[in-house]
Amino acid sequence: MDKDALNFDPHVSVDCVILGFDGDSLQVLLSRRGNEVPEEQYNNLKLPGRLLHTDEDLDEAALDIITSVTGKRHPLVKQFRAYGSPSRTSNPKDVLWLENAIKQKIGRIVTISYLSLMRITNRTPHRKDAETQASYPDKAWYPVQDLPQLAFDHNLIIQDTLQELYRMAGQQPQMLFEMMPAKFTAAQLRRLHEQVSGKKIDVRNFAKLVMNKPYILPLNEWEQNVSHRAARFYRFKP
Amino acid sequence: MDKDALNFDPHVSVDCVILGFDGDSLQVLLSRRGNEVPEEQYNNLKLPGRLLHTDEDLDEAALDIITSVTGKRHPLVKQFRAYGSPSRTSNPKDVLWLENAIKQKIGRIVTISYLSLMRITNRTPHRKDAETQASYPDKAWYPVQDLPQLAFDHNLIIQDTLQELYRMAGQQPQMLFEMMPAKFTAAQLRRLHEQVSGKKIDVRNFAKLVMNKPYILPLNEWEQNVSHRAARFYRFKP
DNA sequence: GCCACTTATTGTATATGTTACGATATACTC
DNA sequence: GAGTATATCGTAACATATACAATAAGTGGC
Repeated sequence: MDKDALNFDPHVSVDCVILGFDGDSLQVLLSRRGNEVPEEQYNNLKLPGRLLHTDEDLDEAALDIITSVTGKRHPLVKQFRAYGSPSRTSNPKDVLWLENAIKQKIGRIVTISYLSLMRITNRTPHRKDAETQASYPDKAWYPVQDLPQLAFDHNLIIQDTLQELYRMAGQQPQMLFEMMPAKFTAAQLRRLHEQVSGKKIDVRNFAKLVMNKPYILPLNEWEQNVSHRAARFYRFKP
Repeated sequence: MDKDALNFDPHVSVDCVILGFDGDSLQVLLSRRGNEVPEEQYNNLKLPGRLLHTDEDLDEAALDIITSVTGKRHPLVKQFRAYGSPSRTSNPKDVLWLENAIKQKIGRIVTISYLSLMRITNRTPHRKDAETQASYPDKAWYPVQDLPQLAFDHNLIIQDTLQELYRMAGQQPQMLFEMMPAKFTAAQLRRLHEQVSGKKIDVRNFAKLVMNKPYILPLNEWEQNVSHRAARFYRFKP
């Protein structure tokens, strides 16, 4: 180990890709950067995250970030991968924000990204709130298929994470229930599977292969006030 | 972001789990720690790795480490995961070595671990060399099933990596050829699959499912000087 | 009441992949 | 050439994945 290497300590941060499902499409929770400089001067949306604290494990940091942003106490988190390209903090807009926010010359940040799946509830912020109201000015859900340019390499991180989600869901489909409401219809769950896999799923095969798994319980409740045959509700039994 | 967090910069290192296959069992390439203090005073085997250099991407560092340890020019590498527990560098033996090797108080090291698959050749070091000769005193292959206690949390990292290998090989069995010799028999390849999956594989099903894939070419060569029917050699066609 | 329209729900046949299992071939040893 | 050890090949049962169509239940218009 040479001396050059030893004297070099990059910053280490943890960023969280928090995914939710609104019944129609996958959403990712993004936060706005602070208001130290006019918003026009930089891309003002980013993944929730922060630098690592002293004596804090990586998983701890991810849990803390997610809990503080969403309020959820024991979220499902999974470390995904590290991003450490020297150029990832070189965008002038990002440099400007970093210097304003951190009041310090930032050379380089190695970030550890985490994946978390989350149910979108009334308590979690909505995009409309972020755009039109003052209630949740700092964070909101955005559809993953139609994202603006984000800070740093956060667009790339989200894309990579979606691939990872696809891979994981193929092995453990049950994890997708983290994103589902407590009561859901077969069509909603199928739509989520389609969103994650990116493929159309046959309705009948889905009923056979998924809906009659032992961990999916049909309820004696049906949709109401719909202009067609009401769909049955189901719930997940762990 | 609070001030406490900003003033804290852990060291960042890259560690590589380099796996090979000797025809019988999986092997991992380990390096000996330097001789600054008597060997008895600390666990003297560790994964090859070092602190991150300035302006060096994580992948670059992994490639450089692997090339410098094995001589292989363009190794297959895959980032696996980051380890950042504050306690991972707290073992007194490890602290002793760090302070001797780095001449600096080490608070904490976040490490990014990489997986690499490699063919074991005559040019790469062997365990016997490491134990009995002076030719390769600093590195050698060790069977993954029978490892001594390693530095830091490197035992844990290797275990996690083996699970990852199992997962990846299930999706892309072709990657296992990175570990195979240029010419191999069906039994050798089967043995590797068994080692990775941890399960017995039926000989006949293996011949059907694997050996007649389009990327496995039978050669007109057979084993020699064996006390039983000679096995055919095959080679991998990318 | 009847029809048009929308979405929900269910079954069957076929193809494909996986597992289980036995027989024969080849080379060496004694 | 009998015994032994490994290599190589095939087939039936079983499980899984895919393709595909008809019926049920609700709404709204006439």
